[in-house]
Amino acid sequence: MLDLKFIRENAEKVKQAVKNKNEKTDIDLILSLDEKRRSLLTQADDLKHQKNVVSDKIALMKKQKQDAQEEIENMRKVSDQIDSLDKQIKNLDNNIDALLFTVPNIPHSSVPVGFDENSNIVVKTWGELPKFDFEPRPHWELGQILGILDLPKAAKVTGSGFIVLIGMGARLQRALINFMLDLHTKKHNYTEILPPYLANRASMTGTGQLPKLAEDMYLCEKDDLFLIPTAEVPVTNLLRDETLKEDDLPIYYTAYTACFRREAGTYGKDTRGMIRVHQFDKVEMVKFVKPETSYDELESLLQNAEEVLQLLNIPYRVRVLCTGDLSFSAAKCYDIEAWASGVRNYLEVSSCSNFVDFQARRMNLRFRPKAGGKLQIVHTLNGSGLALPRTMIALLENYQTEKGTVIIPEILRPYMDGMEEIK
RNA sequence: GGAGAGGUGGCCGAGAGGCUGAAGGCAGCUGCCUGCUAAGCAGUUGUAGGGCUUAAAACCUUACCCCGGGUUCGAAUCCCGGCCUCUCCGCCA
Repeated sequence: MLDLKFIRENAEKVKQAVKNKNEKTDIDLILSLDEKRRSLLTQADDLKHQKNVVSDKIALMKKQKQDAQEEIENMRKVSDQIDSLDKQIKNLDNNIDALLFTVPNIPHSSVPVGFDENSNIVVKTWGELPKFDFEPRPHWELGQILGILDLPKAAKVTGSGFIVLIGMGARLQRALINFMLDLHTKKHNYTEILPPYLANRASMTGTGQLPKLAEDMYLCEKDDLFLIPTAEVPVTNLLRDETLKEDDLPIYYTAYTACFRREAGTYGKDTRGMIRVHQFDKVEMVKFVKPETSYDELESLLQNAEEVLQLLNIPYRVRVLCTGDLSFSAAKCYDIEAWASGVRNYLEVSSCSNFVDFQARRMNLRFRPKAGGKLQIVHTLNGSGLALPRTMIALLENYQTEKGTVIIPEILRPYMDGMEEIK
């Protein structure tokens, strides 16, 4: 969330950001509630001061065996007044907090202004689109031919929107996971994390999934725990409510987890195959950095993710999201989209975002500057590195042969006992 | 799931209704002293909100001894609920 003081002092800038992000929230209402709150707070603080002074006096009088009955009577009234003011203030606090959760992060000045995804800008394309002298098949056909992907069985076990990988399909995905984790830990210096797949409300609120995206998550009501929609939630929240030393930063974490999304409201979109599913695997990268470095860190995060596709030799493009397509918490975001020859489309396999101080403020994650002075808020970033199903789709469809077999990219062969082809 | 014990500042650790933002120690910072180091002496040391200020610092003030309620003129301290940690028992991959 944004700092209330910042909103107070930059109201116009915030209103513009709300508009550019197609969000709706009443900044003026927040400001008027805030003003009311501060005036009540001053009154309450004055009374509390009086209470503290007189309480000391009563203690002294009692000690000297004097009668303090009059003071006690008076203080009873003052306490009642304080109670009433505190209740009003708390009420305002709750209202203000609820409203603050509806104020989006402010886009960085380099982010193009635009209404929806049509205004996203392609900033890079990499690789040659593969050419086929036959009609390339979509992955669900390849999966069926090879017996490595079974959607009907997944539907039987759980329901639509789930997948089951079998044999070399499962093995290929495991190879990809290991390859990605090895790349990020060994070459890019991320620390590997294996976090819980369930997270509590405080964590969900910390990274911003709550309150806005509650409908898109699976909730275990009995224990009030959510299935994580991304490793970002448990991994970022590892440091919630902590005060780091400046020398601790930057911190790089990478994690493989399953991710669970209800995808409410997306029925009918990308329903075939495994383009959009309720449970998928993902390798995630999370960074905690000093404020002045966060935009450089975003670029290197993007490169770390791109390198996965480069090593797999899968063509892709990178788009910078415009203000209207940018998520609520992000200040800037790049999408990486891998080309998939069978479905003839670019598929989003990664989103690399800089949240600047937006998440960390919510999470109360700060660091102590070496030079002294006030505690500063850490900047957080994350990006997929990468989402597995769509990477699998691109791999299967781009590396297919006319017979319906799939060549295994060289970089993965060591993870597959040297196997060269799935047939 | 049952029975106990406990959660206090950067750390250790006292306090058991008012004199406690919190003793004492350690660590840190600042002086003094010393050829250097160590020791010693003195002082100092949290976070957040509000006020004042162009802004910051200073200053004033409020809150914070796991979290949320309650009792009381007054709560770290008493009562209730929750969370977490530890020990023992049961169950279990």
